[in-house]
Amino acid sequence: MVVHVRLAEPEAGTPVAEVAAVAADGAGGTGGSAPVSTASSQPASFPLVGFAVSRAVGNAVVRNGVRRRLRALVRDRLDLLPAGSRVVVRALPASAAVRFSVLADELDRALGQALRAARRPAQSPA
RNA sequence: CGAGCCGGCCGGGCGGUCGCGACGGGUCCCUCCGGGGCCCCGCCGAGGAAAGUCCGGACUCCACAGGGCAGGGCGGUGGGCAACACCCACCCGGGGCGACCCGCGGGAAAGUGCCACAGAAAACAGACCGCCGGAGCUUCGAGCGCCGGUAAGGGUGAAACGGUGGUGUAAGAGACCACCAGCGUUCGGGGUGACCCGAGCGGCUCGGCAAACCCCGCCCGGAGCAAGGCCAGACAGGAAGCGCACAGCGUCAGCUGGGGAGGGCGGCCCGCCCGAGCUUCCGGGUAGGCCGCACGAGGCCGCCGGCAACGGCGGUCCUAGAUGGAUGGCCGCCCCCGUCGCUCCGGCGGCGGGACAGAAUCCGGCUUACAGGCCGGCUCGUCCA
Repeated sequence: MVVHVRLAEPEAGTPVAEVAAVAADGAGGTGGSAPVSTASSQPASFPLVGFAVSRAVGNAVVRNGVRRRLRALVRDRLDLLPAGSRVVVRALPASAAVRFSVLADELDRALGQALRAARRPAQSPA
């Protein structure tokens, strides 16, 4: 899992463009089966979270299940996200077979990494 | 009891708890009075295939002078249906002792084309072996080559120009005869019909593939809910090319005629119609809301008609509507299956597993995927009465 986070960014585009932009530019963190990216902020006082589950993960039933489990997990962690930040959670194929508790651990790890990376001053990526 | 055939149905259940979406109601707050937000209560919330998107429709917009040529689909008969490539019944052909199953079921004596391999020969047939006759040569039994006859026998093949018996003959041959099969045809009978049954006559027999082209009959406008409609909001234009800007009348609005880039008749051509704008490039703006959108060829129950598909009448029910795309997480009990351990052989306990698969405008079908299970009808065999 990979998580992308973006903390301060001037303008929002379409939802689809937004997800693509955050995943491309946001600070990342990985946790096993799902990366997380964060980017950020907007006049909005709430965080925005998007999910990317590709067809490599499985058929429609499997993809729906993965996205719903990830959404349930992220919903419980909304307090951790700075207001106005934007997050993309990208599920890797292994997510489909992982138990819910393991998925939670991986999300915590990836989200933590991504948030730390995003809070560092925007320097050249080491 | 054992084998087997056909049809229908289900496709985890109950409960708790934290969440998500729709609808109804309520408190409070905001409001540009249309509504919106928060919380609480009630209630509903994926499938038999929601799938593949292969057919048929509903619905929406566009088109709807005419003619011609293309193109696509279907194909026994009768019925069902809104319609179909679907369903039912029947017919024909093939398979099975049988229940039943199978057939992409028009035309091959309109035409063209193709028929691999094997085989001598594969479609106006064809002599490889064999059989028979003739004259000749040779070591007389017999053999050898030559000329001719022959499709009865061998062998090849998915298929070899009817089968059996006889007459006949040098050997043979529908050459001729009888019966049978098949083809054509006449009459009688049955059926709405495909077709079936019976009797007679004819010439003696004429292969297969149309899912090869083709011919015949019937049907078919195009696009699709990102259809289509309404509302709100934003913006900035520029360049090039083609075309109009003609004539007459006029009360100066227009009318008539000609010309006219481009457009429409959604495959093309003729033809017809519209016509003052059209095309390309650069630059700029938007990524919202509402309707369509869930009461329908609708589900269930009963009665009636029909062999059935289905139809008629009556009663009853309202049952998902997301759009940044709602159904998720955890726990307990029960039900199946596998495995391991213990066993007082009754069981008990631990662990693991329970398929295929997710609505997107809606119906009717087809096809494909699928753990496990339930119900009904029927056939054959064996045993007992």
